[in-house]
Amino acid sequence: MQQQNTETEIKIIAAATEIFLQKGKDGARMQEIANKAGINKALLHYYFRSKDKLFEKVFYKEVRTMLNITLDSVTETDNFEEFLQLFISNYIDNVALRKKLFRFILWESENFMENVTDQFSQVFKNRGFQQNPIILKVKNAIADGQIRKLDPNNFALSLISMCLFPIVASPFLEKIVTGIDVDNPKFLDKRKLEIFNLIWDGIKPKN
Amino acid sequence: MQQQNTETEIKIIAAATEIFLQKGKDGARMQEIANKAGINKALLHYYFRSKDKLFEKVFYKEVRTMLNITLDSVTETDNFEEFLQLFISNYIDNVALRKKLFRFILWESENFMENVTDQFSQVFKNRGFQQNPIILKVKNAIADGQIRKLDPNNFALSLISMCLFPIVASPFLEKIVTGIDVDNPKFLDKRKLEIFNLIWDGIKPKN
DNA sequence: AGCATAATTAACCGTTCAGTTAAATTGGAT
DNA sequence: ATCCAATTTAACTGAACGGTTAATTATGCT
Repeated sequence: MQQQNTETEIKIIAAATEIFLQKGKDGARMQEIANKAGINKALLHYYFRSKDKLFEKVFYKEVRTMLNITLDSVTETDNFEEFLQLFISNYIDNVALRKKLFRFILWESENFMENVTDQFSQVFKNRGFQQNPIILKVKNAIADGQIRKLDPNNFALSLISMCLFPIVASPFLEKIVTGIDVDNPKFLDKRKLEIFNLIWDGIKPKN
Repeated sequence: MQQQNTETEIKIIAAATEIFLQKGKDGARMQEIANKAGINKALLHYYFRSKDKLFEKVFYKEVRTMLNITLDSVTETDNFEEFLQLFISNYIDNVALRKKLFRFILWESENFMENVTDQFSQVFKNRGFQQNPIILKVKNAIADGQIRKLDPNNFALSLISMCLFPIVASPFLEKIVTGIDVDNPKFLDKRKLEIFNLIWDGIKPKN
């Protein structure tokens, strides 16, 4: 009677996701996934023919999750200053809850990029977006005169980089830059403020 | 007669580095490393007892390389505006030549962080640095009144993030944000300019 | 030349892994 | 109750892998 979303299937995907995110495709073991799902290894192959197929399911699902997290962080306001503050705050919170996800995708995406574009258009279609809403906001804010003229793509890159990278690279950065603690809300709050101030005011001293 | 830096040893490390960076520790195969080095698999174990030992050698070497690249990008000028322009330019160029390196460290650092602090202090000691020179520059610039007061650690994080992340994540970002092409010098030049302008001036419209 | 040691290789070993098989169990439809 | 397909399991298989062994060749020292 199994067609989709059996309880077992859900348990398998959950277990596989956890292990793939931690160990990557090559480091993951089918036996370990089966154990974590509380089933026999043969059942994995009954539901998902092979490790490759199971991995692709998980990987593409996580790619959609990642994009959804990003889009979830965009709020509906025409005040760009407010939009910026909220996006930074939401995005940092969302990413901090999903550190492993971004590290995983960054690693595995080198070898599994073919169908990623499809996943993206699927998410965009589901949410009724015609284009990247962040870049749209930036373009509108420029047209409104709310912000100076700049390249929207590069701006979006910078914004995402500043929110995402310190969290994803935290295991490493903690060893160089003191005071990084991405599990501490105080650190995250300060980080949000500093990002916003940097973007909004730059660093030139007030005259 | 072998003690260190035999030609063979160098060939092995070079081959191992290439394969570990591409496939990670779990995805790499000792046989493949041996083939690429043009030697027999048993010779790998003769020089480096195990895959673990070989991997650690490579990993820690790459960690030092990464830090050296970052420090190489710092120039000796007391003009902070100039320092900033040069650092952004140098760092982006250096990272663009080493995309794989940062992706690799980001991935593997989850499981091999114990000795990383040692690698860092070793590099700092070799170069005669007492502290992170980027943060030192920022502190001095604030003291000089060259830039407004801000948190040096967060500033350094933002700076590094904006230079590093778009390049490391480019295989992925190319699928969302149009116009990304990290192998195209024109893209990199524009990116450098946009990062500098964002940091320096912020985004508020001129009044 | 002769000897000790370093370097190199082919063949092999034990283990682990993804994937298979065939049998047992369950549960709904008739 | 019986039948049939869906589900679940233990046991197995063959290949790939990391690592070892033992024998061979190269190198330098006296």
